[in-house]
Amino acid sequence: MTRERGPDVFTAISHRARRRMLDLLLEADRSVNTMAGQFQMSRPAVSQHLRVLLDAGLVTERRHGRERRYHLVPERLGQVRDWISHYEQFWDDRLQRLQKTLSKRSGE
Amino acid sequence: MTRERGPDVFTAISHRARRRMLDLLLEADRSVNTMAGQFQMSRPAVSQHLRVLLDAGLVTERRHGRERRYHLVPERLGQVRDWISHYEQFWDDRLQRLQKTLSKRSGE
DNA sequence: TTGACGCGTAAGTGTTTGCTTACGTATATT
DNA sequence: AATATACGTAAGCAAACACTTACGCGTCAA
Repeated sequence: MTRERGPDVFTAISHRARRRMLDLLLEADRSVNTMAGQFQMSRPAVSQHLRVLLDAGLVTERRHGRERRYHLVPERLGQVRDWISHYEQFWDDRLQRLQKTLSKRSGE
Repeated sequence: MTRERGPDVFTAISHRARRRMLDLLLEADRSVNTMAGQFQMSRPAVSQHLRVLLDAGLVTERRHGRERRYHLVPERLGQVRDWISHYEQFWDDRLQRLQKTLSKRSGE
């Protein structure tokens, strides 16, 4: 049994700072120092948050000279969307209309 | 200023058990004992988790005799969906096709 | 009224988080 | 070679978390 280690995605995104980090990586790959400039905490703290995101599979790192560029892996957020989608019917009537449109279109 | 109290939604849903509780409440309102039967932890532990969900505004409680029926408030999950929707374009090509379909339809 | 039921809460405890400073290592610069 | 840069990691610590058992309080049943 290969143990799926570490924090799951839901835990990883529970911290506001980590969510912001993902948001930053959505724009572009970034080095640690670049990201650290956006936060008040120390650079090692940022590193540790990135580690959590890395363990959760939400980012990858690529060495680039002496930098480490972090890169977003948005696919892993799919499980969050999947879970939350069960609730959508209750608060997103826009999506409901969309779904209706689609089922008409596909002739189901 | 009425202070938006307590743990935020992202923290509230970070725990697997609490997510399962919401899932249960999606089917129907439930009393604490009914829910506790679905978990291995003690009944007070379940109560405490429900408290977190309550503080996050994800559920409400209604007294019903000596029971307390918990009721889902899915609207609060909107902020999760809002956040995650920024990432959808990258991993949900089904949605992309959907959006294309829609924009064609609306003649943009 | 007496007792069982349904529940919240207090108190105690081990574990995990989130941060800091100090340090080590690899790469680049001079 | 010596130094600066970019980073991870170790160590330490306070706070938060997740649980437990013990208890108290309102409600329904006999």
